[in-house]
Order: sequence, then C-alpha cells, then structure tokens
Amino acid sequence: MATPGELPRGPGWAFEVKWDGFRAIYTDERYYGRSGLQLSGPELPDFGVPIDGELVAFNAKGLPSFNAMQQGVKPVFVAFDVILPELTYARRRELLEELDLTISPRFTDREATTEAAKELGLEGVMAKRLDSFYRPGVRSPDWIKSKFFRTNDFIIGGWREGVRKLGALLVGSPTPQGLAYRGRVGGGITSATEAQLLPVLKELARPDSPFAGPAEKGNYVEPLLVVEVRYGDITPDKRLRFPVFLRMRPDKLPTECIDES
DNA sequence: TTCCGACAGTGGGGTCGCAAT
DNA sequence: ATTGCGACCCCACTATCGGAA
Repeated sequence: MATPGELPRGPGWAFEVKWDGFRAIYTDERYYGRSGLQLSGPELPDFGVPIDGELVAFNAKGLPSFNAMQQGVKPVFVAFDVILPELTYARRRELLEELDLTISPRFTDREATTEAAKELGLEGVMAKRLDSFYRPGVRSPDWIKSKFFRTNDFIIGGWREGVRKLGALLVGSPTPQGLAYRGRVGGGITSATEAQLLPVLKELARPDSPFAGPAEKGNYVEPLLVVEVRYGDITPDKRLRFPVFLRMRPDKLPTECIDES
C-alpha cells in the first residue's frame, strides 16, 4: 500500500500512472481484492507467481475510467508488480516485464510523468523506490501516491445527522435552474468545526429543501453559507467523489459560487 | 516527555440484493 | 412499487492509544 504525499525527486525512484480501478492480486488463475474476496476479471494463463495489479475499465475514449468500471465495462488486468518479497522493486519489474500480459509502464522523469497524467485526466502518479522490497498489507513510504485534487466553493443547503450531530453537509451549486444538489460532505469535519457550525445551521433552518430537483433528505437551511470543498472528481450524476470539507468561506457570497460540473 | 504510526471509527459515491413499508 | 439498509468496491480524514525516540 502506498503513502499519500508529494512525489520524491532524484534517482532511485520510478514513476507510474495511478490506475483508477479495483486493486487485485492474480494467483492460481483467480483475482483477489484487498479484503481477500474473489473478484472477476479477464481470463489469463497461470504465471506461476502472484501478480499485483489493478482491474481497470476503459471508456469510449480509451482512457481508464472508474465510472466505466461501475457501469459494468469488462476490465483489463494491468499488472505492476510480482509478489516476491525477497527481491527489490527493480528486480521484480525485470521479471514482470518478461511476462506476456498488460503491464503498467514505468517512467523515470517525475515532471513528464505528472504532466502526461494530468493531460490525460488520470487520477494521479505513483512513485516507487527502486531498491525497496514488497511489503504486503502495510502502508509503506517506499510507495508514494500523489493524487490530483480539485477544490471549489459550494452552497450549504442542509445537513444530515449521523453518529455526530453534524454528520455531513448537503451542498449544491447555482445553476440557471436553481440550486443543484452536488452531494454530501462529511470527511474533514472536526469536532471543532462541528461545534462552531451547528448552531449557525440551526439558526438558518427551514422546513423545505432549497435544492431545485432531487436531493438528499435531511435538515434544510437557507442557502446562504459558502463552504470550500476539496474533491477528487465529479460523477456522471454530478455528485462529488471523495469530498472533503476544507473551510467555511464567510468572505464569499452564494452568488459567487461557480458550477464546475 | 513528546512525538509518530497503526488502528478503529466516521464520513463520501456507486452498486447490488434483500426486507420492510 | 418504493424505500431503506447493509454488504461490497473505490476512498479521505479524525481521534485515540501505545510504543519509539
């Protein structure tokens, strides 16, 4: 498993594209997910060694797409490692590249890899230390993942209770048709922000949804507060994927929010 | 004594299947 | 027939606790 962080510089590192699919280990002609459960994937011969990789679906443009995966497109198994804990990454890659299967290409130029990955709209870049060993199940600093994130300002239209009193915010973007629902934001809310924000939300409470069109059930508020959210992507349903609360933007008006979907 | 890493717990989108409404 | 829940897949983050420094 990789540690999130900034990509390291200098020699001794190889760079790979971050594949957005299901992580899987291929062994004995079967695929296994991270929880050990069996996954379905393309039929391949037995290579005699467990292979680490990702089941990746490609969209009509030929680009890797998690959405395509979820819509049932048959995935390709993209291999990036062989599981031989006594060998270094460099040595393992040599063995892997002799096998007849789809292999995740590796690069040496940090900037070029990052630029190309961004250009293609991929999820991020992985850096792997050449002289590191395969360590199953642990989050290792020998593998670094750097993801491309986006941030935007959204209007708070309500909130949901969970285990916390402020479980998640319901957020939206202004559109010509009104306030469009964009999803829930629960990650990144600390007990401090909860204590600070909840009284304000209760002040602004209203019985009906401020969203135009379908939206999550919850406690609704007047759409006056602006929040900055970091997210990984926007789904086909125009919901935020991997949303994280960053901070309130009391300096911004709802009318200043821009719909990026 | 302080700091850090591992872990459990809480939150997200989406899918599926099942059960209650 | 609709709705809600929990189990999966993909995750990010917070809070806590024990061991290392």
